[in-house]
Amino acid sequence: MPDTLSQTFSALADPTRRAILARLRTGEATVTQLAEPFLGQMTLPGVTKHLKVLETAGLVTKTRDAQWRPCTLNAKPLKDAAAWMEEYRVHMEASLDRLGDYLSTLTSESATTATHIPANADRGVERTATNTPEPPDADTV
Amino acid sequence: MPDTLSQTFSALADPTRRAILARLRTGEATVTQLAEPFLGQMTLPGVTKHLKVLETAGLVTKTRDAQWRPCTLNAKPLKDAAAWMEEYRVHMEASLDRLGDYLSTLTSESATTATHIPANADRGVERTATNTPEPPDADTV
DNA sequence: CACGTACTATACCAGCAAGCTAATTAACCC
DNA sequence: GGGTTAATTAGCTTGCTGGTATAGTACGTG
Repeated sequence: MPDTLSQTFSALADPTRRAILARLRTGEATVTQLAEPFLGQMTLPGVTKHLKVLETAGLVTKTRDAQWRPCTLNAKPLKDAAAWMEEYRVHMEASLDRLGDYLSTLTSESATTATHIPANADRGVERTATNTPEPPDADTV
Repeated sequence: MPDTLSQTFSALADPTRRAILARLRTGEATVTQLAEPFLGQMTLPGVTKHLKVLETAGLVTKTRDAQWRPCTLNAKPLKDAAAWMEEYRVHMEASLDRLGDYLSTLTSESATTATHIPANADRGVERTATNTPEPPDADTV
């Protein structure tokens, strides 16, 4: 997966890894220090693996100091992910919860009296012939 | 995985799914309409699967209208993910790029002359005995 | 050198994710 | 009812993920 955004989100899609990042937010830490809260439920190699994922995702930089590997947080990928999310800012504010959606649906339906019938007008074969199936560039999405 | 945050990030960790969300940003669309840009590289059942992932993650709501399934964007999970990221706001601004880190390292080292030696002082056995390995609650991380 | 500590590498396993083809359901139109 | 379109389901392969156990490497200290 050469897609950095996918790598970032994939790395964040694990509670253990997010906990490691949260710990790293308070400052530099070695592998065993990072592993310590999980050692009841996970072995050390397991944590090392998670760290590897975070490292290849660019979220953690592992330096070396004698036999210790101090890890630091690198939030640059997080920044990129946040920038991607920024595009959805309007939609986040729009969908507060289900109630807001329900109310807006009610008002729009009472205004146009059966909104969904004209909405179906542009579906069908004629639309599929308008543009060629050119796949979008995934990295810019 | 009952962890909603993990579900959200996992759903976002795929360029196809992100493209579907981007398309949905411009308004409601049916499954075939959503699938159309990918049909050169993916079959329809594949897109349906991706939609299922987005749906169970709560990012997409699929209603039914005759034989069509109009899909709409629901940005609530995105909002939660953004709220999680907000905790790293300071670190995002701190790590602009490698150059900024390098410069700050230089200045701090010239001020204290070998910063990493006192940093090693609290490593070792005595630290592992301070607190019991109580695992952190994953959902709040 | 020997020993404990810190971490990594290797090998292995279960389970899931992503993709396909082919078949099936569901709805509309003639 | 028969045909067409929309979408899902089922079954299968492939490959990655998350975890383990067991070693192995590297380093400081007695």
